[in-house]
Amino acid sequence: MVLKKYPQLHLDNQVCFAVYSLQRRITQAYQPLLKPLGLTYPQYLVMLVLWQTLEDASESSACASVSVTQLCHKLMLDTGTVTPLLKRMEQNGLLTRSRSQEDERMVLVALTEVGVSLRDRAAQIPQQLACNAGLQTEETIRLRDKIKSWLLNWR
Amino acid sequence: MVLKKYPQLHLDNQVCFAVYSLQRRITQAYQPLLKPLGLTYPQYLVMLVLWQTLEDASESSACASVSVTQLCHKLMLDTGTVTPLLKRMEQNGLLTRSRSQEDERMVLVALTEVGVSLRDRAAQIPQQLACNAGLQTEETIRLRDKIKSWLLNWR
DNA sequence: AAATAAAGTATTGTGCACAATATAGTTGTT
DNA sequence: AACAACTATATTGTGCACAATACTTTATTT
Repeated sequence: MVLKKYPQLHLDNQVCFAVYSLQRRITQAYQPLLKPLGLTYPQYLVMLVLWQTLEDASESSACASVSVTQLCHKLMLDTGTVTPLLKRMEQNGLLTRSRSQEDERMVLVALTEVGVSLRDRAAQIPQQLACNAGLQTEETIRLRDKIKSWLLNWR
Repeated sequence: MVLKKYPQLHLDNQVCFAVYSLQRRITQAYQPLLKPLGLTYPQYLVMLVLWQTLEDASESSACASVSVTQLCHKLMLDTGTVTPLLKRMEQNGLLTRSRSQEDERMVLVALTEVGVSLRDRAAQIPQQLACNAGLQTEETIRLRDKIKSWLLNWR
């Protein structure tokens, strides 16, 4: 056995490649679950934000809309990604985009009736996916929190 | 405090979103390190495979080339992604693509001199990234192996 | 009030990622 | 030899992801 000079460059030793592969695997696993709802995976993430906004609004009797910037912040994406994403979703009748009256720089995003009604059909997806992925709840939560703390502690 | 009807749909509770965000954060972190080498992150992954192939070949005195299909398997990507990726890298003088003599269906990918020489400059990148990300070695390995086992145990 | 800075969104261009399809080469069968 | 089945790669089209830039509206400064 010859000594390897660059073990740190081997694919199997990379955390980054593990995360990269897992991310694509997860997206692939969501696809059959989301297709019946007419959603892609990033679009599903947008819906998660909007559904949650709806919950928060019905609690406080506020208007259930989010600005594009707020969406970008929550999803940690930029407008170059989100704007065309929202346009496609608007085309598909899931949401509406309208300029704010108070501040005309802002575009407010709100769910349509169709968009709201999808929530009940989506409610079972997380559990379904965890099941397909062969995940235990405890284990999943630990991994999630590990990743979240990693993200937070990034310099 | 009103009872939330759909806690499983909240963004903060999703493992998938944590992985999704981490993957993009990692890619972003690699960018400044890879830019001096003229590589994107997926291109860097291709280089990892080719550099490793080189090590294996110099050990066995075999020819250091990999077919497109082999590359696709190792990276878990499909040809629609890899083919144009390799074309760009060929354009940039990192590698060559040539039809195999024995089996003309196969396209063999091999590093150029330039491609080989980049390895020394890349050798420090993994450690550099781990440092930037504020990661401990032990912790990183545990997370990596956790993710890898998750990928393997997927139904 | 005019000039300047800042905030919010959109656009353009490049590079993945993948489904679906096509095409050329190889192997196996009859 | 002919032909079906299979393998390896490429192509097309759609949808992200993001850097860089531009544009509009609001806020701030002078």
